Amino acid sequence: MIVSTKGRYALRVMVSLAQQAGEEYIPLKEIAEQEGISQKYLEAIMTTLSKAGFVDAVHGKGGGYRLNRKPESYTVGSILKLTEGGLSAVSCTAQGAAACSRSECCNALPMWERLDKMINDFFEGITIADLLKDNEKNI
Amino acid sequence: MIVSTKGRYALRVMVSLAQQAGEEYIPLKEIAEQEGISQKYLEAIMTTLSKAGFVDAVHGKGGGYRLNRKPESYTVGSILKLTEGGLSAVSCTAQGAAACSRSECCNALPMWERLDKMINDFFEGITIADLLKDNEKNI
DNA sequence: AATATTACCCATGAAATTACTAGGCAAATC
DNA sequence: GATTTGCCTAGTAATTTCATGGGTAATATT
Repeated sequence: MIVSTKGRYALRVMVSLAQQAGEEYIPLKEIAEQEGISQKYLEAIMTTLSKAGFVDAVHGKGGGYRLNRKPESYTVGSILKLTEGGLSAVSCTAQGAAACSRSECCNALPMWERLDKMINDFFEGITIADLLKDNEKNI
Repeated sequence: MIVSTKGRYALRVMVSLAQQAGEEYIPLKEIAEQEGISQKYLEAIMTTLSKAGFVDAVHGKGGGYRLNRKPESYTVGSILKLTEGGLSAVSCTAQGAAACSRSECCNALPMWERLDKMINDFFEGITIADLLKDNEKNI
């Protein structure tokens, strides 16, 4: 499994924020209820998105989260890479992984690298705006 | 991580068997030593490959495993699907997974399905013979 | 100033998965 | 019948996933 709930929840929240985009901040509690996701679990995910500058966060009453860019400027790849900590299909090519002792002569390594590139290109070619409208691109 | 050691070891064994292809059976012990893989762990993987008819297995002295088809007739996809039990990138599309309650209206589902198809096509387009020779296809 | 509302931080834990390990049984050969 | 091989079942340590719980910090309302 390349993409866990962390990344999927992050995508859902971003889509949800895009749907109700405006000047207002949406509190986490509301998003969690709408989406049926554990509020506490979402907190950690939102903090990640906030720290990375993907969303604006404001404390106190009337506060919450909102997008600070246009939906079409968020690629699915950027969100998944942030929340999942990478998108490698095998540990051999995962960032931070210990270099495999066989990497010099591994028959399969070029295949894994091609796969990673393909997956990366796939996700970088889709934006939150694309997810918003279920257009031909997604079908 | 889509592909765990199970699938990667399986590929390595198949490549190894292809390299020393002939009438002789290669005992598991030899393969494990050559590849530096735990013998006991490999046993389970080989039994899976054997039961599925991917390799011939013979007991007793002079026994072991050998391929029963040409290397180019084994796709990487078929081996990985067998040993990993599927190749889905998300649990939403994994076989045997409980149907997601949002599948009817999920904005992302078509994306996951396209991804799965892309990954499947990728792996079905590569064979053990391709891995054997490090040709342009892998670079 | 007090209170309510929100985001943020840190620690803990249950469940599942991964990667093995142990030990014995079954089949084939010598 | 002894040895060599594959096959079967169970257990286990480490890691990851998916949360939960309890507090602190910042903002707004009264």
